[in-house]
Amino acid sequence: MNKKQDVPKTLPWDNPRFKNWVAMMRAEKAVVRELGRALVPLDLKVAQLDAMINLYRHPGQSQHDLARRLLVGRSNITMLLPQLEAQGLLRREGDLKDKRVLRLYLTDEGEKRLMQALEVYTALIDRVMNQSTPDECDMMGDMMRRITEMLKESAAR
Amino acid sequence: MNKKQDVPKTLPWDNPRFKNWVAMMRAEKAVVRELGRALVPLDLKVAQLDAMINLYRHPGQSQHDLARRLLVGRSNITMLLPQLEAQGLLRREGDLKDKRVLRLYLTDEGEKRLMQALEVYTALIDRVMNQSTPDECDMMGDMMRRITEMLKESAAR
DNA sequence: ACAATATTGTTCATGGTTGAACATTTAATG
DNA sequence: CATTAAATGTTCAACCATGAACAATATTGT
Repeated sequence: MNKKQDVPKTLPWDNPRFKNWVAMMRAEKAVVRELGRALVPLDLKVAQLDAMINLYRHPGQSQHDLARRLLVGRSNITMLLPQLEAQGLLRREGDLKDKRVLRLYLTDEGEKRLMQALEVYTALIDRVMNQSTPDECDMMGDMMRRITEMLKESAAR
Repeated sequence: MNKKQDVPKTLPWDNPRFKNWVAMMRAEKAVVRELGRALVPLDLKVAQLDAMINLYRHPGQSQHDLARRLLVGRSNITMLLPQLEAQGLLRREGDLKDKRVLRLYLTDEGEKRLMQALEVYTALIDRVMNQSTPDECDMMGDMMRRITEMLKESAAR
């Protein structure tokens, strides 16, 4: 009769794991929003910056590689790149050995803009991470890497 | 002459804070993706589940309240709720004292579906958080709450 | 060499998210 | 009270993201 008996198990928000996870999603969303606002003056979207960061670190990668690294579909990349190309931040070159693939490179202008954006980005991250000690921050990072690794394996795509 | 001199400061990916943050964004994205897949059989989207969780915990709240809690715009809520209403999971009642506001309640059917979805959700979170000790998990949660608090104040929104 | 299969990037239809403009209603100010 | 300002929810157009189907090219198996 008592309605509470329908849910005898502890509700998720009594579970610390759940609460902590929700806290993380909230924080992540808030920071991304803030980053988006901070990037407006540079005429860059968050997704574009993500792509540029990857392009800087892995020059000459294919669109397929980039999609995998960003955890998005290939079509997403196809739609995203023309925006960067139109701004002269990106260069696409057909691979010589495999005519299917396009290799991606930042232009000099692209690297310049990226550096400006990274200053904004790191300033925000520093501000955010200043709320914790370096040790805490490292531990959190390790946690997250373990999670990503675990899901990558279990999904096995 | 040396090009490296153009970027004498350490690059962000040499900064542990930055690396750890990126790891967190990756993990968050991966888990949300996984959750989305797991919710398909229940005919629920992640955003819908988020809303229902809030509705369960704060029955009778207005759409404006819900938007603020979910960190989305009011129009988002307007578009989201009819889907839940059509499935009979949600009830909207006009406030008696303030004719502008609509108060939101889950139906019994809505609570039932929510409980099913929460089992899926908590199973995933448990699996994910099993990668870490409870202490680490709590510490991460505290970190995240501090971050959210900090950004809320700085935004003054 | 040939057929079958896989991979890469694109297109397109669908659905999600956003912010600005708006109508209605309430609160604040004179 | 009258006027102005603010709050709530809706609409709409623009933009993003997604996955399925597709064309072109590579790879594999026989």
